[in-house]
Amino acid sequence: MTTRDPQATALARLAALFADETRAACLLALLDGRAWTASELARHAGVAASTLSEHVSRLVAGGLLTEERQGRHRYVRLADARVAQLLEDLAAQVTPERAERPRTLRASSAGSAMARGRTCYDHLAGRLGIAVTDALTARGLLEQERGFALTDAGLAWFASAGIGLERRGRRPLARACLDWTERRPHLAGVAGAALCRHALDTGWCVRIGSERAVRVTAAGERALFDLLGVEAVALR
Amino acid sequence: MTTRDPQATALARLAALFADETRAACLLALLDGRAWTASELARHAGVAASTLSEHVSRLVAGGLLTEERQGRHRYVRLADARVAQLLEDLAAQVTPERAERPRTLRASSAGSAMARGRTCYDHLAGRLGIAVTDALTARGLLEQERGFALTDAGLAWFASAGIGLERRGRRPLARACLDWTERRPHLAGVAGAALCRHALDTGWCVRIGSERAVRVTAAGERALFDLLGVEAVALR
DNA sequence: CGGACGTTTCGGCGCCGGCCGAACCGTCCG
DNA sequence: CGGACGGTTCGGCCGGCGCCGAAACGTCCG
Repeated sequence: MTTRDPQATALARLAALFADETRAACLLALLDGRAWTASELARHAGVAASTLSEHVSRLVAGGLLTEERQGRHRYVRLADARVAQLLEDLAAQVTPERAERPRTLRASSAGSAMARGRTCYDHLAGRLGIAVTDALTARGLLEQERGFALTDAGLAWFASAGIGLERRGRRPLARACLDWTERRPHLAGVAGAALCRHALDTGWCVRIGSERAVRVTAAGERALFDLLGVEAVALR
Repeated sequence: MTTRDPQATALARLAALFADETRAACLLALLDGRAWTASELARHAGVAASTLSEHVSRLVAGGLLTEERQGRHRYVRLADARVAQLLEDLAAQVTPERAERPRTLRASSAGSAMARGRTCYDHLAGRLGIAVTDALTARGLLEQERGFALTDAGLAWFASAGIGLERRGRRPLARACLDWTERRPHLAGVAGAALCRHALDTGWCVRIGSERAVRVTAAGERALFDLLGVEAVALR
């Protein structure tokens, strides 16, 4: 007891950052990959600004968030893709039991927009994410049966579509991310991020309001069908 | 504030299970994939049996552990591979800063045995795990550059070596698991588990004492060289 | 049957951490 | 310059949780 396992200590300390409902709500909100101000998070989580300030400070100190100060604002975002992945993994573990039906119509429609298409940190999720992942797989661009990897044809497809895949650090090119709403894996990793970025840059999708939900535009439907054979009906 | 996000609640509740040093120590110990009795865990964690009993009950109630009662013993193990993976992910996030040097000779030699070879829930890790993963990759049996997947040749190799790969559930055939000591990915998933099971069954490796560390036998060195070209020096 | 032993329950203690409001600090802008 | 506003710090309150030891329970075994 005098000599505790330092790994256990560190693990407990890390987990403690997630182990508070207010902080968890903030982290899940930040899973949209964008920077939020402290007061936005306070409103979102329903706590006083002072309370939230302390939470954010702990998350930053713990390496889960990075901050950028601009004038009187404190912008904060998830530190990196590793943190986002960890958060996804925890959320995925938890969501099976989230069988509760939404109570209000507003919550229900917001939920269905999220289920239709959303960002998951820096890649696409929801039926949109699944449709793209399935289309890539059906065309032999992505291997799912024996793991999760791009094929030769997949590499060529990204190149021909003008979507650059730059390897940086140890982040894998392709990675599976379990979809909360679909209960199936969708494409994450460098390729997932590049595809999502391209989709938003070229207007295939636009964000709905200030939340994580995205909507596929008419141009996007056309492009997804032309390039991947994604039927518009799969996005409804 | 009256209507809290149920997902945030569930996430915080799950994380809270990891957010205690004693529970974390138990979970890390259970990462050897075997069942421990409550009193073994109490001794390992350095707390009273009564204290540990409550911890174990919480972990079982939270779905992280499953229990088997045999007579007056309560055996407990990680609930499934998903839990083990989550634990690995959390541990991997934490270990980079674990730069502390071991203090005692005993801890140091135990540490070096663990670094040489160990099990990580149900697959091989440490230099042994890395050596096997590298050998598979070098021989074109495993694809790492574009994700983490078995190749056609890889499937054939497992079949010819008499190592069955039965897909059950959604567990991927091949998956990357970040090695704590080597800071590089090693093979996990169905293939990793099958390989580890085969290695222990056929006597390629034996467990050292009652811990997670494993030792490669002379027969194991021969087999690993013959089948995969693994040099014995990579295992030292 | 009776003692040993693994486990659990219970009461009680102490600490940590989340919460708020009030005061304060900096920045922005009219 | 002065008010508005975002953010932070501080003190104080409260609840939850981890810890223990004592007592009870169940099983095993001589």
